[in-house]
Amino acid sequence: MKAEKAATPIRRASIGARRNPASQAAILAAARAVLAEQGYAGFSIDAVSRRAGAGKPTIYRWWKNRADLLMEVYAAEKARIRAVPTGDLARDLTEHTKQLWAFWWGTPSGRTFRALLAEAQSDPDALAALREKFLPERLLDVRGLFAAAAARGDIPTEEIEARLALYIGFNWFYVLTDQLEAGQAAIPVAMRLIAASSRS
Amino acid sequence: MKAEKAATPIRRASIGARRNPASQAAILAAARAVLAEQGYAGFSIDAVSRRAGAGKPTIYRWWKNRADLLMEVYAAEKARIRAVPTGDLARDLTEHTKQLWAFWWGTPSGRTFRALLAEAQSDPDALAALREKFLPERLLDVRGLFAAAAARGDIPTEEIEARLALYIGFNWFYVLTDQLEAGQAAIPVAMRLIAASSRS
DNA sequence: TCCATAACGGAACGTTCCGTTTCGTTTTGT
DNA sequence: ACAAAACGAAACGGAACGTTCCGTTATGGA
Repeated sequence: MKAEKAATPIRRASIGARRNPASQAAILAAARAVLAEQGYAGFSIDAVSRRAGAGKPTIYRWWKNRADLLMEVYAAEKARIRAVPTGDLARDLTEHTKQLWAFWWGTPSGRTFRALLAEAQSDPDALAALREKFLPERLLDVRGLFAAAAARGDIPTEEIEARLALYIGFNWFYVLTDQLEAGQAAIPVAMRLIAASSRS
Repeated sequence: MKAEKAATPIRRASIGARRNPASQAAILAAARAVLAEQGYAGFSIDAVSRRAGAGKPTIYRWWKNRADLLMEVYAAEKARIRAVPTGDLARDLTEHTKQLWAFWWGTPSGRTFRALLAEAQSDPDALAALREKFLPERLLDVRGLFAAAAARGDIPTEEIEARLALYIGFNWFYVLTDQLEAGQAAIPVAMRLIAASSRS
């Protein structure tokens, strides 16, 4: 049943009294493959270990726990989606969102991200790392879009946090319910609302 | 270490050839207590079983798996937050959100909900149940707020789905990152944007 | 050149958990 | 009186986590 794609059981011997970067790379690639094929349910350290042809102690030499590995898997996938402000916040957000969803949908990243969020719900350390390190880093770009709009006077500076939360949550809802395909039509509408000027 | 609060190890004997509703109630209460005290990390069927003084087979006689139990725990806690439209969508949403957050914060419900969402990420059946049964039921009220606003002509009917997604995601973001306290200030701003008329 | 050092893969460990099975007991309904 | 079914308890098989041990491999300092 679990074919396990015995594709790459290539083992790497010790290269002496120092850690082998090839092992790290192989583990990262194996983790990505397991997540892509099995999803979060099938993502286990044992499975990654088997797939990578690496011992579990080697995994724990590079990452302190499963959440740590998950975060680096995502980081390695990130494909650096660039968000460059054009002067129209709604259009910038729409474009960025489409890119993000395509990234989540077309790569293992969506599954990785969902796994990350799930893991954080049962591991306080993982949640703290997510909130204080992972998310801020990941949101630099889109935060920049809002900042640029505020600098233009299109939106009030003090509303950036609320609008950013709306933006993040919107994406989370669709990825966590596995509706990235069906929900596409909602993107332009939602982004127009998030980017609306505060004139009432 | 795990004090386990041996408070209520009251066992219930068989009452004959039919299931004992007292067992169901005891299990539900135990599940709620375990979630409240240990969070998702400590929520195990074994822990619930011990806490309830019930055998695991009894649990599985009433619920088909852990996700099923989680959903009923949340349903039992729901406290039926009523949302009655007053004619001002932004105000209605703000009020409803404050109630929801207070509910999540002041009861074990927030933790239960987070556990539910996490569980759905590793169990396809749970995700399907969440998306097609749990969420629609839970969103009847707030969907009614949007429908009423659309009936008044305040928002376009075809934008209900996108605005609802914004609303849901906004709440999910704060509960999943455990920021229900710090995020309160963003509520009125976000709700005004979600409820904005479509005049540009 | 020797050799302590440390990483390597692999195997096994102890623990925890899920969901199931087995067992003896208790009570019902027939 | 007795079959039926639920009860709590215990144990099971399987999987997973994170750790420990093993024999092997190669480095780099003395």
